[in-house]
Amino acid sequence: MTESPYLAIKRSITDGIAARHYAPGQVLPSEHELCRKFGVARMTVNRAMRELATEQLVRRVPGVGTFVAEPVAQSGLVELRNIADEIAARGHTHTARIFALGPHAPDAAFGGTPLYHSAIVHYENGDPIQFESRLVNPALAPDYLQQDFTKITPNEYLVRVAPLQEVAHDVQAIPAAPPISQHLDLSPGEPVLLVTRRTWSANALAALTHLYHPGSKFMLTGHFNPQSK
Amino acid sequence: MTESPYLAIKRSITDGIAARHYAPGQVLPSEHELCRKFGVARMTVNRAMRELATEQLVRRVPGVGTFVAEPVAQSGLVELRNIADEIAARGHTHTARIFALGPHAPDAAFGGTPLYHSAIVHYENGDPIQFESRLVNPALAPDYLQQDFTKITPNEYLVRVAPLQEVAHDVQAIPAAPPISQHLDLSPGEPVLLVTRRTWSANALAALTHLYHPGSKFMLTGHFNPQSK
DNA sequence: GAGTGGTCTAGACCACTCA
DNA sequence: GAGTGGTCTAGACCACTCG
Repeated sequence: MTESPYLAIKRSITDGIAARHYAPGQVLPSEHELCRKFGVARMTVNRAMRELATEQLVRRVPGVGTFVAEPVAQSGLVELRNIADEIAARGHTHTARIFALGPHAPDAAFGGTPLYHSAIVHYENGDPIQFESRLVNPALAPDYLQQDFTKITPNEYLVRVAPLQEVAHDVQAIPAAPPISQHLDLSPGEPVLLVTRRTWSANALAALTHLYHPGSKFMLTGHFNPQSK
Repeated sequence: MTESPYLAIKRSITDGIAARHYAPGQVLPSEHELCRKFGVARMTVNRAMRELATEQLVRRVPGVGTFVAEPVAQSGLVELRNIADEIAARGHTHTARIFALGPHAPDAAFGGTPLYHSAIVHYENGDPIQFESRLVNPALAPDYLQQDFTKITPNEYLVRVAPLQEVAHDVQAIPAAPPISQHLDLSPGEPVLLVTRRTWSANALAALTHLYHPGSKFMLTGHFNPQSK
């Protein structure tokens, strides 16, 4: 089964952006060019590009052209925050230790395909601040297992290779239990802030992530400025 | 200047939903019917309905039809949701008990003026689900102490009298301690999800709110779908 | 088989920008 | 004036559901 043309066009653009073949601000091929390149009607190209625009991956200017969007800083708890950047912003030192990185059995949430899994503890000035356990869709990040996640966080890597389409969060307070209590240097039962995050890219579930934080040392912050609606 | 056809179609549907002319779950006119009604091509109707689907206002089932979406309880870290509405959306019963309502000593965060204070426990089907302690700026809500907060939540009242300008959140996991453990029916030390919320209105801090939730029974969820408007 | 939505075509007219 | 995106048309074929 082959992808429908408008999806193929979207993918070709998102792949080009992810691969830095198209840089932020750069002009993309016009609709007319894409028609020729893919051998389709302009309405088909138009739909693909219009959807990319509503997903804020590109910016369209009538009479001028279509451009790769500058990466936007979304506010607050919705933002996909990079733990390493956050720690650096506080003037502290980030280190990471990898506890697992390899294939993983299929999970129903991903539709039963084999997965990748990583388990990493992040430290701020040597103190454990986050234990992240992540299931990743290999189709969207085939080289996931080859990365050095002490140098680039999984989050940073995934944002780069799989442009973000949609995010959902759950936040809970749960009691610490092994092995998480050990990884975070907590006594069993101490409060842990658990953020469960699902991210979608290219119309598929890209990653299912569990982020565990010591309740005493970690705080999620969010800021919201109502402009739309 | 007149609205473009596909926008007119969208508006006619959204108006119908807002006016309860179309109820949740109800089937909407088919694309073919809408073509006749508006005198346009099906592609035009299709675009309108497809956009409503991505906005989650309608749900489309191939081969069956298009239906008004059930109201989604995608409560937000970003949205200011009303706890009573959230509980109602789950089909449960909300009740509230007031533990304090009166003047409060000045707080540095508000610039040293006298304040109002309220402390309320919210119950879902009789189970305590949130303890809210709120400091309010009297300048922005002078009649705060005269409200019956078993009938209208402080949040709802404040949104009404002081249009929201800006919101900031902190989220933490902390151990329960008296009196909060008692209000939430928890053992001391059990995890509590604490949301600290600051809201601004008319360029002034309007309220400083602490929302405590039993970690085991409460979950914050957030959903982010990059699309404008 | 009749009806639905999903997708596509090969044109078209428009308002706009830029050189 | 040449090029861009925004929108629309009047058809079409498909996979699907339901009675």
